Amino acid sequence: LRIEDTDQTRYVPGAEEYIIRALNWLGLTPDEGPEQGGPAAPYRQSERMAIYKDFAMTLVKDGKAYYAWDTPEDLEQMRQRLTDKGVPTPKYDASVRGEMKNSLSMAASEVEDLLEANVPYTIRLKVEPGQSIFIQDKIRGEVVFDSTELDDKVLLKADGYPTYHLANVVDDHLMKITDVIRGEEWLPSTAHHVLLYRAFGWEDTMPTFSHLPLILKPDGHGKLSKRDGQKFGFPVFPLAWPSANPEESIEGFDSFGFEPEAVINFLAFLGWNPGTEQEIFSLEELINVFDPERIHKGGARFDYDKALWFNQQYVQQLSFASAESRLKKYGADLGYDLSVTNLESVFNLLKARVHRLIEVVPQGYYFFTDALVMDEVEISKKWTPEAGPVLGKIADALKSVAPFTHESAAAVAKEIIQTSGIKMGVLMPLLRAALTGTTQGPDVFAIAEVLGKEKTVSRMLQMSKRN
RNA sequence: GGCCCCUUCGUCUAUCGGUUAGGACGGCAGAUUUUCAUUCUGUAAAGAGGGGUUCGAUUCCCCUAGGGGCUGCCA
Repeated sequence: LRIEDTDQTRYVPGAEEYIIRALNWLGLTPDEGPEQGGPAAPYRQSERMAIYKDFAMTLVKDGKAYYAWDTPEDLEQMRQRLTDKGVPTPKYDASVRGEMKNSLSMAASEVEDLLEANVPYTIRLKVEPGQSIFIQDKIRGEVVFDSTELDDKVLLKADGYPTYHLANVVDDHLMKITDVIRGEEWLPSTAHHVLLYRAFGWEDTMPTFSHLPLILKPDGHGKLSKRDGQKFGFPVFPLAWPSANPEESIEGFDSFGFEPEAVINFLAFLGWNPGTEQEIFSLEELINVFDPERIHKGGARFDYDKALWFNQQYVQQLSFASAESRLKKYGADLGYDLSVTNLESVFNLLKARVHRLIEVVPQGYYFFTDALVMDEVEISKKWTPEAGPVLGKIADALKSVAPFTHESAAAVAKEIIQTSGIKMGVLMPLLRAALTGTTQGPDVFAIAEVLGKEKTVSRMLQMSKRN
């Protein structure tokens, strides 16, 4: 299996390392890579330049490809001329290559001179029109292209780098790749690739092709792209890509607090399903049950809500041991000292309430700081002057409760509330607000137990002084 | 525009000629809960349209429409 990323024009330093880290995060550790070596090394495109050039030259020698010296301006003019003539799809093909600056149209001596003078050239595939190219796609069945519709693709660029088409075919052949599995956007190019295998005489050992359905934007318009992360407010990459320039920073599922297993799980279900009603699968189970026959043909829209639901299923399974270090990191990121309270209790109290582990810290912030943010709007809706003294009475009574537990605190407090004449529905929200600043959240006395007697009492007293 | 791929609830999908067209997310309603969330229960919601083939089409074929991809010295 080779995973490609040969984006030369927009090459980002560190991209290679990012891919390795992302795979590791997802639990898919590559056992070979540029650094580890392997039977088909080297792997970096820049280290294989001579290989690509050799194979391109072979094609030229065999008359399957040719040199071209057209400038971008020449190409632009050609396209314009064809458009003006009413040609729907202007392309560099058999019908126009005689009019362009290439080794097929120019005199041999002229070609010699240009080569001699080291004038940069591209090498183009000589596509013979009028042939049918049958592609057997494992997902789509037989797909037919007519070579008349195909252009003379650039194989080797003027800067000496191969285009994807050349590199892909040469590498796959040399590295004995058996299955090409890629996105549907590559389906039209596959016709060129088959032609290349044919030109090299490698058609017998050509890999099989599987073109996967695309992941579409949530609104269904177009394939999901990296910019959509910012646009729709959710990640599209496994790992975040921090940058000095915030505009270039990209969020990742990791920085959004997603579980790697959940990401694998919901990604697997985009364009595929097991045919049963089970939806939660570990990587191991997925490997066992995954059947390529069941891969869809149509694109699937990315649904962030469903992704969150998958993640929630995994968060509920999380043990404190596996969550602890991440919680501490999330806490530190928000400036909280999570050592001041029993983090395990906080985790157990809040995990059923969140979709992502990262939400535990902000949701339970009142466990980590005494600087409560009071929700004055909700509090004033419930507040009555009589509530103050009752809160004070409860606080006083709680001082002598030992051991201080959910049950013991609740028993004492409820006793006082019931004799106070104030409704539960009024006092309970105020009690919760005293402890957390808001009127909603987990069970008041469960919070109290985790908070401890001292903080519970002092926060209640604080609230009781309100008027 | 041309070429290629695709088309079942709003979304992801099951169905491989005969089903009350199933599940999940989301929605709505209810139960539980001192609140919110969780959880549980219930509920609304789909075969793009038109032709064929067939005893019978969501399922097979064709056309139309719609969506997506490609159409670069990007991948």
